[in-house]
Amino acid sequence: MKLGYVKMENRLKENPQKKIEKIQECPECSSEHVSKDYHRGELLCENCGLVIDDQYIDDGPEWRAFDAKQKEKRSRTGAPMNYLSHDKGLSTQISWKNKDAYGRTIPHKNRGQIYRVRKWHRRIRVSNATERNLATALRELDRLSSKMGLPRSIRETAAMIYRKAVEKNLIRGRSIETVIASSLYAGCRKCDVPRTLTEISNVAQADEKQIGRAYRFLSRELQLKLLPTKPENYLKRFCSKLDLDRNVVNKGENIIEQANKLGLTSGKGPTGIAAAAIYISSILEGDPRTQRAIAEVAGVTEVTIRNRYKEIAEEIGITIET
DNA sequence: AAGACGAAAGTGGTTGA
DNA sequence: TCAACAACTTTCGTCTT
Repeated sequence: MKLGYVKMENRLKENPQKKIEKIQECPECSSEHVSKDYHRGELLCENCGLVIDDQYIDDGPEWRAFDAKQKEKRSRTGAPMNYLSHDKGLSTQISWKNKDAYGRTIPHKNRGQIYRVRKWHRRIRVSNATERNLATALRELDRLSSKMGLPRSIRETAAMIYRKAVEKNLIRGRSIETVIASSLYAGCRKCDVPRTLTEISNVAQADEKQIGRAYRFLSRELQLKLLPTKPENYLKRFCSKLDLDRNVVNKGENIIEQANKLGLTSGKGPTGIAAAAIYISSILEGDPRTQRAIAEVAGVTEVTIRNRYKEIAEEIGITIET
């Protein structure tokens, strides 16, 4: 597992993702008119025309609105475009019943015609290899995410990433299961609700190593620009799995924040940090959990928890007397 | 007996020559 | 391509409650 944890300073130096996230002004002319051109997938300066980033992933709606009135007009009713369905949820459904739109039975002399329409409709819907690929992939995505209880928004994000991968022909030589699992992993991270690779590989039809490899490949090729996961994002989930209450979460967040300030978290595995914070705070809040139990839900070893919590406790100046 | 502790060796990936 | 390396794991014997 482990995608490797790089010191943040290095990561930012070599790939200044943060800068791109936050960018407000053009590095060339310092104009503040930087906008996202969704149509071409570019981040560009409207003043001097500099393309700041040409790999911008479109996370907005598929239409543009220039004022509130237009927005209202363009936000159409009906189902939105939906990345979870291989045809984006916009396809026509033809019922198998021999009834017309008014519920009347279709006369026999037209039956043959209807059958032919249905047949072609079916063929067109899943027309080429790409569409068929998407169809199976999205079924698998659905299976994974419902097994893991992930919300719809994450499924959509994952589906969008997968779609991009298909479009760029990145699936060749990799199994659908592996790529869909890694898209899901990426989607979770993008939505700030990270799952570990281990958690995903437990329900996926692919092993952890391959998912990790596929993920690295995707994030490089699609320029996903995902920051290393933050321990805070794991905290709540682990705490609830351990049946710990709100104060422990708060305390844990507090501990992580302090550790961050002291530079203790850089280059360390986020799950380990989260686990250590939980260990400390559960003791401080008088509802201790064993290292063993925490290690289990966090997917790290007790040894790691020990190492982390020692470092943190020492630096923060917390002494744990048992 | 359960939990915590820590030393030592092993693992898989990154980095830099 | 390869060795050095950091983080983390596995394993195991010891100490503490």
